[in-house]
Amino acid sequence: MEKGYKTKQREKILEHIKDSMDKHITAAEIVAQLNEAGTAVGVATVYRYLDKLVELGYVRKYILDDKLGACYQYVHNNEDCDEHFHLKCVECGELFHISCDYMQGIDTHVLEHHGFRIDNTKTVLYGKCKSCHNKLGGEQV
Amino acid sequence: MEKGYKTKQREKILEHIKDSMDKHITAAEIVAQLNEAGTAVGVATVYRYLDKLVELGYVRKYILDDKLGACYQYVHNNEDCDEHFHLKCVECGELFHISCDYMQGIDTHVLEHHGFRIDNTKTVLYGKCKSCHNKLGGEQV
DNA sequence: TTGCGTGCAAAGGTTTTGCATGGCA
DNA sequence: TGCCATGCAAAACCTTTGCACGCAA
Repeated sequence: MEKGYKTKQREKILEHIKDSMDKHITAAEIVAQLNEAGTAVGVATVYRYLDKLVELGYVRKYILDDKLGACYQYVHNNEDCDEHFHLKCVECGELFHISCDYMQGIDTHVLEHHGFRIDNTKTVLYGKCKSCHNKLGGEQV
Repeated sequence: MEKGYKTKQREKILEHIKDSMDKHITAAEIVAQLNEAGTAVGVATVYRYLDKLVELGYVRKYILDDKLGACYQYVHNNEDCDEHFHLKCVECGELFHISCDYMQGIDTHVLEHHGFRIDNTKTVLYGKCKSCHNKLGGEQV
């Protein structure tokens, strides 16, 4: 897939996502914040461009909460993210990159035993990180 | 939380979910299938009862796909908790359920070594299934 | 009888789509 | 110039909610 034209809107959107690299944001937030900044961009444009960015691998899309919609987060550099797994805390939103022998073996196992080739750049394991789990009293799975 | 009244609608809904125990189904599917079976049940009723069943622990709710809505699956018995992983092919979109000892160990490994508690109802591993991979000539992720 | 459950339709929210216009290359 | 991108509004979707009525206990 090609990158397409470079427009003022896309520039602003990408810039904003990059600025929010440390956290994830929703499409609505992008629209609202660009609006406040004086650079109004249509909702449709944001969604269409986000889709493209996800396809191109520049942005990752998360479904954290049922209602609330999807969240998006910029991916610094997709080269080395190919080799490890990503854990996303559904509470605080923090993204952990984990890489160890055991996890390395998952790709191999799934490929050999289930005939499925995992794409680590698109895959995210959801759950609760240690601090959020402790914070919540640790009731539950 | 108490179980509430026993009604004909609830009986039908629960029966249907149990019958579909081997897979998960959406609220819309339940409505449609009960409708076809001649037992029309309102959408609101299905959603309200599903919520209750989830709270009571009889049913598990999955948020696997962005669009398509939530999926529900009956839980036989909280013990042998069929915590399984989901693989979704990015090409054909097919969803595979895998459940084997190796994969079972992932939750444990990640919890013990990385302090992260994976939520299988939200987690989906993305990649390419065997047939799609072959079809595309296997040029890699 | 009491109050929970149901159905319907309306409302809620996010995301997509159609179409005419605008802008990149 | 030709095609892609944008904006707007309407539409599509799933899910929730309000309200009056029905039914379980």
